[in-house]
Amino acid sequence: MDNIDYKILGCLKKNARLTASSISEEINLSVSAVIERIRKMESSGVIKGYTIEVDQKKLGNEMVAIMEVRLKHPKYYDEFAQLIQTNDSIVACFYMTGDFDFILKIVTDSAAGLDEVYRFVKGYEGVSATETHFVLKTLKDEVSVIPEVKKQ
Amino acid sequence: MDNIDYKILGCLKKNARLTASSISEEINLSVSAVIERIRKMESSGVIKGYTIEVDQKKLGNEMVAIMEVRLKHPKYYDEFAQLIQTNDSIVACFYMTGDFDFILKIVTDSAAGLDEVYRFVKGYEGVSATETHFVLKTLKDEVSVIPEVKKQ
DNA sequence: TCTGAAAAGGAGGGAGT
DNA sequence: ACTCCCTCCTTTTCAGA
Repeated sequence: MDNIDYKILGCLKKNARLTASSISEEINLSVSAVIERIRKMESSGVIKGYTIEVDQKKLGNEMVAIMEVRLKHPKYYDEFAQLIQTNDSIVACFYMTGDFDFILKIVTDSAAGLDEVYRFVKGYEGVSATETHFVLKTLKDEVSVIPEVKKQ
Repeated sequence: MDNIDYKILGCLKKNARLTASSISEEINLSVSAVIERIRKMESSGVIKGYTIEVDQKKLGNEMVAIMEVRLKHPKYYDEFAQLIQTNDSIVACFYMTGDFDFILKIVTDSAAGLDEVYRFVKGYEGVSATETHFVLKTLKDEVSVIPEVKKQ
């Protein structure tokens, strides 16, 4: 991983469908070398995958909420972690220090949809408390952080 | 937007670099039609962009934290929203209901890096209180929610 | 809105430095 | 590890249904 790799990652972060040839122009490297470096970052796992960013509102998913969750006991952790994976409306989940144990990001199409997720989480026996916040506005929501390219 | 569009979005969510020809095989549609539908979703803004998912640990960004922020007064909102955009370590920021006004996700390479962001946020005059939580594990972190394809 | 064909352009492998 | 070249595959455009 050198500066050239970071430049490539920076290009792909902006647009993952960029052709290798346009990246090669931007960073002054041959097309084959660009492809070779991308393949290496893919196989080493630095690049985990490529995905789309969609406009959730245009897909009808306008309701976003943050839910904090506390478990009764750490023994429920593994089961809760698995449970989370089975609900598509729960798009993010972090296990963290503090009063609560988890923070969840929930995206649904309506208050009814949110209620469903709310019952889904509160219905699990290991949950002792939750606190839900409505997201009024998403100011930033980036996927990846690419280290800054150092000047040579 | 019909079921075919959702299927295409589903394919691209899994791998945004899929070729139109492989999508066309998967959903039984001609290559041209697939490309046409993708172009329409791009220009209508349903697809906002394509990006990579990277392994933050392999890039040295191992420290993830959640910071809750309260402002002294709503008048600081706009300025705070702008401030957030200027810091690359702040990767997400939601304005929400509840005791705090904002929740931030911070990704850095070290405790020192986190401290820098902490000072950056607390140093802003409009901030009245913060609470920081260390993320011990990321259980889920998806970018997009694609509505389920209904059976015909 | 779809298909299918033809033209243009990119991907990826191999030889050489 | 990079470059150049060559072949194959993909994209893109256009005519027609």
